[in-house]
Amino acid sequence: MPHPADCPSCAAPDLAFAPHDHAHCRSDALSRADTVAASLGLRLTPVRRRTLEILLESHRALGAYDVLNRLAAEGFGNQPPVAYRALDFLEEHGLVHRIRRLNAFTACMHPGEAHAPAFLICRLCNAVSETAADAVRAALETAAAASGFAIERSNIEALGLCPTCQTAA
Amino acid sequence: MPHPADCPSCAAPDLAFAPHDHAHCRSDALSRADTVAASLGLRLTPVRRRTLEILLESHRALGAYDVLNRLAAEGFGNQPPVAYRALDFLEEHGLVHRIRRLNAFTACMHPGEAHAPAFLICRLCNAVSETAADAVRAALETAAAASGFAIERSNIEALGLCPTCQTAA
DNA sequence: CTTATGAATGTAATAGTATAACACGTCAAG
DNA sequence: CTTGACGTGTTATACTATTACATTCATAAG
Repeated sequence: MPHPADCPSCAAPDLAFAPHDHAHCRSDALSRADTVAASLGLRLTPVRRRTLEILLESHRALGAYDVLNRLAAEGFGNQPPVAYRALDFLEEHGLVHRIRRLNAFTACMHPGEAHAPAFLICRLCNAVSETAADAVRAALETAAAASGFAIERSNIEALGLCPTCQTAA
Repeated sequence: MPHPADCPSCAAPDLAFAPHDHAHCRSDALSRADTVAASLGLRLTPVRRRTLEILLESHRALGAYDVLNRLAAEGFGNQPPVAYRALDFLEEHGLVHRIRRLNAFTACMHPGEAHAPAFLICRLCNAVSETAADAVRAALETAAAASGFAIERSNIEALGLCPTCQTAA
């Protein structure tokens, strides 16, 4: 186990907006991802794993081409499908989330845990926080059910100011 | 007034998924838009108004280039900014909504009314329903407030199957 | 009426995002 | 050994969006 379950760095409701031991945070998410991959029999190949690591470097969303440039610089292929395939694979298995508002991708902070994330995107510092949104999801489910619509996937994103940037402004 | 407030065609919780008198539905939305534009002092120029009309033709989302082709065929400019400018203007004033999941735009069904829409997108028939989501919005606000995040704009979209397509499948 | 001003439109060029199609290599099942 | 599924690499292209600049139009000030 990489670190205690009650790790104070990771207890913040929205990790991305609070100062924390990010090396910890990152290695923890990565090891959880490894666990998930192992238990699902996924092949976390070098490109895929590296892609995830790149996204885990910060609580921001990276465009596919940002990821691609990084991968290419490290000796992987340098054509768009290289990045898109890795990102699509990771997203499909819940290790990465797509932020549609930004045409970008961010690493999942809670791989393996059943979760219904919503994303809070700071328009100043570009931090993206994956926040618990079970209540939001439930409300959406209720609204959909009212008209007989069956939800398969959904995305909930909010743009605004994180606590730090509110203070700064 | 284009039609009674209790118009049965328009009473369905999710209009887009129910058979209805669409000519009615469309002209009503358009006249509401006119009212909104007048009261806000907006200039609903020919390109803008026509753009809105095009989007009102169906409960589906159209890409900017779909709109552009239609506009160009009718004698307006045929370069991307023509469509994007009209769409951006309409979105800014709440007459059109952007569906990020589809990189597309759909006419607002409730212009002028304060509303917090969520969108239900059928992946088979491509219908897009703008559904009331005040509860969803409230839950999201609560989640954001927990970490001190101030929401400015948000988008809530769900992909799945509409009632009709569920039955068909 | 004329002119200054800002908004709206048109156009060209370009930037940014994403996918299709095919070739090649690996590896495990038969 | 061969087959077939999967993963990767590459080329080419499609789709989405913006920047920059020229022009026209409506409006209001002079």
